[in-house]
Amino acid sequence: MSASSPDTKNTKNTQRERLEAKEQSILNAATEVFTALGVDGSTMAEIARRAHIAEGTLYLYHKNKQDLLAVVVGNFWADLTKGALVAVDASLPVMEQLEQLATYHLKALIQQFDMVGLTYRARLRHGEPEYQLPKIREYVRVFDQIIERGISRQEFTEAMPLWQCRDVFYGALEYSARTLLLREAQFDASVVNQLLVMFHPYKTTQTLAADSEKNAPSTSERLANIEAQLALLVEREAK
Amino acid sequence: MSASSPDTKNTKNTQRERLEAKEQSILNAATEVFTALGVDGSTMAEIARRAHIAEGTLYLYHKNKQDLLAVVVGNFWADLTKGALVAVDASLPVMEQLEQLATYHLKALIQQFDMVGLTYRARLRHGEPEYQLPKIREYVRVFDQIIERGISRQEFTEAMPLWQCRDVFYGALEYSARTLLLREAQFDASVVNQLLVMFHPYKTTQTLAADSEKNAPSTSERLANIEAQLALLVEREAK
DNA sequence: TAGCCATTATGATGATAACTCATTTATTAT
DNA sequence: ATAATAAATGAGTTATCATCATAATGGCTA
Repeated sequence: MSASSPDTKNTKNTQRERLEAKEQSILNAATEVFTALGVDGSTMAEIARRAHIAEGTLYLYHKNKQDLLAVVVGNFWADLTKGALVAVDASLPVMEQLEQLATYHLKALIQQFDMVGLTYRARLRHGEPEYQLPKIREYVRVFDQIIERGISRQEFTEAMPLWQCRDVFYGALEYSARTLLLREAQFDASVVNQLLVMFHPYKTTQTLAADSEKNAPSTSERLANIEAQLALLVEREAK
Repeated sequence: MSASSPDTKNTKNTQRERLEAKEQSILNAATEVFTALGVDGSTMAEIARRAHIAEGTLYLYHKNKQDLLAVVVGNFWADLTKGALVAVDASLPVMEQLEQLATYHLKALIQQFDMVGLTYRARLRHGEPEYQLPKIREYVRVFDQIIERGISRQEFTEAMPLWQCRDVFYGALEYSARTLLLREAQFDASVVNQLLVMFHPYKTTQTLAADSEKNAPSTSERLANIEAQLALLVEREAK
């Protein structure tokens, strides 16, 4: 049976497989070159050279340099999404899930911060209004789902709109990663911890009550929680 | 005496003045073109044309395109620093100063978000390790000084390192600005308010005590009062 | 197995844009 | 007025993205 279908076992036997292998080799070469040299420092000639193809062939697989960059960046975020789903245990309390995700995200950014820069470049489509990459949307959904689970389990309040939570979370972590790298420092768990402390006021009283069996909830936390809800309602009321 | 020194009165009379005017005209042209067309869409030829000079002349004033971009971006942040110093009243309590700064920053980003993109481009010097622009350092110092004042006045704890405060503050605001623009929304005060709530846990107990002194009643009375209002609003909201 | 056609690959070529430099023009000093 | 110095110019050089006419390849039928 192995002789009758040689294409099912060996790699690169069918045309299809060969093309896909070539596509992958292009993507690997492009990722290498872009991260090593930056977008402006990279040339299509160099990418072609490393992928062992002619320059013209690149354009059979990708419309132009910008498009190639977008695919490279998209793959990065897709991989990150896979990793995040593994890193987060949905059965745990919300705050612990957030800790897992924050830790995972911060470590990933520190390890491959070049990709953040490439992402900014990939977003700029020559039509101005800063476009958002679909693969990033998917990645962000990991966070959204944690929060949504937390709300439905009544561990987390809706006092702060989901999108604001997201922006604080990812904004803070990206800036922190940049700072850590600028100081040539490693991953720092205290960044994650402090960030989580800041989300405390949005825990439900139910969750706080559960916590209090261990240690009493501070008055300031309760105040902050109530004030947040109040601010939200007052604003809604204004309309 | 007026005849002997015609250069002291009229503008653009001395060489110095003429050169500075030309430099300014180059910067204005470059800012226009960069923000309208993006870095890649802009050409030195177009910038020269709008500044009414020859292309070669550009290179007498700026070593290359990257350098010109860096100056444009640097000026933006320098102007922002000036505005921030005016917008923040250092005699107010820390939390109110932070509110002023956050509001100012968010509004500025929304109004000129192109500059954020240009800033990312300006940071990339072809020597990899993502360099930090001096003018941004100066801008960030406005925030640092608020926090430092807060600590010395014992309104703010040192529980979170200054740099972590900074990253949460600016990271969250930049991401929020991007989100708002993506939704074609305007400035949203609730972004600022929620962010401030998250900084609440870092207020000193002294400040919390001072807060409660205004209304004379004890903290628990305050709590009860707030809870009552909250219940009322929640009920109205139900409709 | 030989030959045909669709698919895939190539690299020379054109187009564009950053940057240079020999020459020209303007300004200051004597 | 003239020499000396500084500033401005734009045609020319180089690099790189993207195209396209031509060539190679591989599957399919007779």
